[in-house]
This record gives sequence, C-alpha cells and structure tokens, in this order.
Amino acid sequence: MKYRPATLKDMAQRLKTSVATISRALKDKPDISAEMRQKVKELAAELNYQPNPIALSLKHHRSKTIGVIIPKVVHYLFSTMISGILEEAERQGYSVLITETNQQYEREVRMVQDLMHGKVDGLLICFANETRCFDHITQLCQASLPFVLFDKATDLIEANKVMVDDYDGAFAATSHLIEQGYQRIAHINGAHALHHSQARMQGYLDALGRHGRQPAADHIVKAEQFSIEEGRAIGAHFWGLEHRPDAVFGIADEVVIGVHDYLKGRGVNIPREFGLVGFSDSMLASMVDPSLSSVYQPGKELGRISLLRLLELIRADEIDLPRMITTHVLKTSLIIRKSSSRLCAS
Amino acid sequence: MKYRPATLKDMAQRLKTSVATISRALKDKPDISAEMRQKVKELAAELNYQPNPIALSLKHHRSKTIGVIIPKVVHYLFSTMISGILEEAERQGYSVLITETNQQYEREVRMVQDLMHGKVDGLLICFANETRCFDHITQLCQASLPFVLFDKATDLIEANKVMVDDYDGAFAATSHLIEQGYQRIAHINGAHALHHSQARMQGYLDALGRHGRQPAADHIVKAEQFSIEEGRAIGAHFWGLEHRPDAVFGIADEVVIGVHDYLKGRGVNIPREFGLVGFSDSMLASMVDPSLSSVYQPGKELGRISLLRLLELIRADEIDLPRMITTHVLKTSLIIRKSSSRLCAS
DNA sequence: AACGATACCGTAAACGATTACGGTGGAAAA
DNA sequence: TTTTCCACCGTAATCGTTTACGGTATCGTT
Repeated sequence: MKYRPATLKDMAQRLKTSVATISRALKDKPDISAEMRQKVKELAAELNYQPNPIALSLKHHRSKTIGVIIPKVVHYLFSTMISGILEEAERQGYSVLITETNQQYEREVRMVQDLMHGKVDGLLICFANETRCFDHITQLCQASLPFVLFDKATDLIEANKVMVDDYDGAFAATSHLIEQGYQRIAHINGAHALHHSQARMQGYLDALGRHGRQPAADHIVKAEQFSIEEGRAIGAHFWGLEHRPDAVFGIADEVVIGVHDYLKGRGVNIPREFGLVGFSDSMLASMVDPSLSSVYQPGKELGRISLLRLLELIRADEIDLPRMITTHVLKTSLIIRKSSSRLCAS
Repeated sequence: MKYRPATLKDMAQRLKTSVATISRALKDKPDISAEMRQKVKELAAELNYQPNPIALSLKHHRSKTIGVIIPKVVHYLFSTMISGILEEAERQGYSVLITETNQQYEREVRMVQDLMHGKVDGLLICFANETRCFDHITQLCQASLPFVLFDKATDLIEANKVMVDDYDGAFAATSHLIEQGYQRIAHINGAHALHHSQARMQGYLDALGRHGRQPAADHIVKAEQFSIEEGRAIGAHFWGLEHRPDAVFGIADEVVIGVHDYLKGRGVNIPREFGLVGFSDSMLASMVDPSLSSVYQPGKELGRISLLRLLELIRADEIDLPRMITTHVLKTSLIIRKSSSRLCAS
C-alpha cells in the first residue's frame, strides 16, 4: 500500500475547512483566526506536511533548479567546478541537475534542448572540446532561458561567461620557462575554436615574443583527447625531432604528464635536460616525480561565481530588469614545482 | 520582453479549438480527423512545442528524476560512479539531481529530507563516513520512496544495496602480500559502522588467519579523513614502531599513497623493504613511483547497476508489484603493480 | 433599527497537461 | 421519416498550490 504525502486537501478535509484556509494559515497570512492557525499548524506538523515542489513550480513558473552541462565528471578540474556549483547552489536553495556530454557535441546539443523546456530555471554550460557550432546556444537565447558559459567558451558568441585568465596563466608559465633558461620551448594546445585554447596559445606566443623569440612550426602541436596516452605520443614526436625542444608548456596536465612519462622512460633528466609546465594543477601534478609545475585554476571559485552569476540573471528576469552581458575573469597562479626548476636544481 | 514557451492553450486559441483536441492530435489518439491532426502537428512544429515537464510531473505523480546523495564529487571512485549513473540515466530517460554531503552526517540528513517530498522519484544514497544513525533512512521507508544504498552501506539496516565485494578484495590483497613474502602486514581501515570498513578488515584478518598469522595490535590503525596528509602521519607512526611492519594494506589509495610518500622521503625501498597495496585503483595508483598495487572497484558499473536497480523499484511501484529487497555484490579485482611486487623486483 | 466596518472563511480561477464523458452532426438503416 | 450509429470535438475534472474576490456573521455606531 503506497504512502501518499499529505496535501492541503487532505488537511482541509480533516479539519472540515477549505484548502485556501489551510494554505493561508500555514503561510501566516492575515484573515485567519489564531485558533484556526494553530489547529492547522499542529496537523501539518503531525502529518509532516511539506508543500509539493512540483505544484509550486507549475504555479510560479520556476523550478528552483538549475542545469549543468559538463564534458566530464571524472576529471579533476571539472569535478572541482561541480563541487563549487553544488556548494553555492545549496546555500542559495537551488537544486542542481547534472548532465555529462563526454566531450560529444551531439550530446551537448541534445542536453541543451532537453533542459530548455521548463525543467530548469537556468543553465550552466561548459562546452565540449568538439563544439564548433553554436546554434544550440542561439536557440537558448531565443527561448530566453538564462545561461552562463563557464570555463570553456568562445569569442564567436556573445553571452555571459565566467572564465579563468588563460592568457595570463600561459604568459606566466612561458615566461617562467624562459627565465629558467630554456631555449626551445614547445607548446601543446587544443582546438582553436575554443577561447581558452586560443588564449593560452596567445599567452605563450606573446611571452616568447617579448623575449624576441619565435617558436619553430613543429614545436606547436594540437592535442585531441588530452589523455596521458596521447601525451606520450607527443613526447615521442618532440623527442624525435631534429631540432628538438628543451621544454614544453602544455594546455592540460594530463597530456604534459604523458610527455613527462615518455621522457622519464627515455632516461631524460627533468628539469635539467627538459622543462615541463602544465595547466590546471590537477592532483596528478603534485604526485608525479619530479613534480609538475602547473598553472592553478580556481575551479571551485569558478563554479561558485558561475552559479551566482546565473542566479543574478534569473532574478533579474523575475523582476523584469534588463539583462546585462558580462564576462568574469578569474586570476590564475603559477605553481612552480620541480619539473621546471632548473636553476635551483643545478 | 520575456519569451514564453508554447502551451496547448496557445495552440488551441490559434486553431480555434480546444486543448483536448490539441493534446489528442499530438499523441495520435483516436477521434481526431486526419486534417485536424495535420494542422496541429504543423503548428506544434512551427512553435517548437514541447510538453511542459513540470505539468506532466504533477499529473502523473512522477518527475522522471532521481536524486543522488554522495559524500564527495572531487574523488576518483565517487565521480566514476556518478558518471555511470549519469550514463545509464540518460539512456533510460531520467534526469539526475546531485547533492554532495562533504562527508557530513547532518547534511546527509538534510538532503534526504529535502529530496523526499516529491522532487524525485527515487534516491541513490552513498553514506558519509560520519553516518552512524540511520533514522533518516527509516523516514525514507515510511515515506515509501524507493531508494538504493550504493557503495557505502551498513548491515544495521535492511535495504536495497549495491556494493563491491570488499571482503574478497581485501582477502586477495592481503593474500598477495603474504605470497610476496611480507611478514608483518599492517592494515589501515576506517569507521566500523560502515559495512565496507568492516568487510575489508575481515578479509584482511581472514587472509592472515589462513596462514596462521595474527596482526599486532598496533599494526591496525583507523583513518579518519583518508587524505594523503593523514597517510603520511600514519606512515610515520608505522615506521616509528619498535616492531615495525614491512607491508601495509590500506582501505583507500589516498591514505596508502601518504604512507608511500612518507617512506619514500625516508629513503625506504619499495617494494623490497616495504610492500604496499591500496584500495580503489584510483588514477593516482598508476602514477606514483613506484606504482601502487590496488584493488580495482568497478565504479562505473556500480553506478549503472544501482540506477537500474532503483528504476526496477520505481517501476514495480507503478504497477503495484510487491517490493523485494536485494543486495547486489560486484566483483573486485587486484591490480598488481610495483609497490608489492617484491619477487619480480629482486 | 438600520447601516457600516471588521474578522474570518469559502469559492473559483489559474498554472499546463491528460482523459473520461457528453454532445453534435451527418450518414446509413429501419 | 425516424432511428441508430459513428466520427469528431468540446466540457470539465484532476494533479497540488496560490490568491483575488466574494460572502457571512458579529460587532459597534448613529
């Protein structure tokens, strides 16, 4: 026999009154006698009454739920961002619906469309690496559903964004390698359509440029999966070059650790013969030996800020304020470890 | 000017008919002329009509959403389980609401109670380490909301569970250390109220027992946070003992890696002087040097199975089938790496 | 005594969808 | 011509809440 949670109607019948009275008594609205108010509250407590959130959603046109679309869950930075989102969402009284695209564009589109039609009050989107076309985001705008692009975004579209300062982080990382005396600094980057790939590449180039350098063409390679495995292959590529680089700044820790692992296997001395700097400061960075220098991204903060920005948009809609489009940029910081500390190590 | 998604009513007005006709036309129910059906479908396509999921939830008393309560998101095994849940949920047409307890009992209780009242059709719960009292689960039963305990559970309560074979994994790990010739095998375990701590401890003890051994009292320590930091302290503890152990089997990779790190810092040779086996086969295990042997847990599969079991319960409720209480146990497997391979390494 | 004010409570519409039921029209059967 | 029957469509209830509005009783006022 299935238990059914108590409703206003149930209580109205028990007290031989109307649902309106019950509702007002519980919400301390006027026009209710003290006596009635008490009876209702006692009954509500006895039945452990809780207003049905679905009925409320239908009435108020808001579900107090936001959706998160993210490429991967099993990923240090992404899960950290999720954690930041969850923490702040709980504080703000919102539930969080999470979907994982697995870096597939087609799933990303499907998930946006699925969440668009009333299930959530707003969307937090982190693009898949594959994503090149942004029609699904245009649809979102047309549906006037509030959303924020976080971490991964693009310049090709005008929208609210919360990101880390990729350019600055890359610039700092490359400058650091230069200061440590490395001469031929290579770069591993990603898909060009994504803002952060582009920005990190630019930071790398500008840091070199400031010192009057230019990278060799084959010293810049584009990663696809960003896996450790792929990193090993890239390491082999670099090591096999005639004009071999003596350092690498890579766009993601995993792929740099792959290079790290390959070089270690070849008996290359890190950091003396070869310098390495990654991006993200994942948990792995401090665990590999020699430990990997990396650009720290404030993942939790990024999640938190993204959610807060989304709630701003949602609340602005509720009171019919005009929407402002902003881009938040969070500072990165370079964590220097052994893999690039040639001067101290010598 | 806020855009409002199209409703049945909107379409009824445009076509000068009733909402009932629209609804039936779209769902290919009888009693609708072919002509009308086509007109409706064309309009629906034009307006990009999607039924409001909230209205459907209210009508059908089910939200097609399940809730997941998990201790941590930034955690290899947990996030892997989440990924498994998400993948299968999408396949089954369910949305997933995720909350993070941060290992705090009080938040776990709050989240169960929050999700209990209609927001979700069922709950997937992984206990926090702190959890000793199970009144909130009792409440869940009373509310007759379907739920499944996964990974972390307890024998103190009768409920549907999906877990890995902790006992077997611990037994295999300890037996392996014995075979490798280690003499004084210590153990790091966790809170006793949790099933998996208990089972792993028992597997450890039984494996020793089968070889006629008994652990020294100070060779079994209880971890609290399961952090790398705590592991270092535990490593120091073991190393400082008069009757020092020569191997450790620990209940979680992180804490064992802490020991690993401490010993490495002391210049201890792993695996020759000291053997190590962890539990979970986290990403770290293969990355540390020497690599850490660990008991692999099929996290993704565990998430998948848990979700499928929950849906079974939900669907049984819908057609008023009696509920069966079951416990699923998934096999673990020992991944042997360098940290315990003394025989090969010699 | 008649009227107005106040306190208290019920009725009903609304949110968006589904669905049992009733009604209307026209064509075929009697 | 009348009855029957089917095709087609609308009305209304329902899910659980909120809330504008209307109604009634009781009191005090003139």
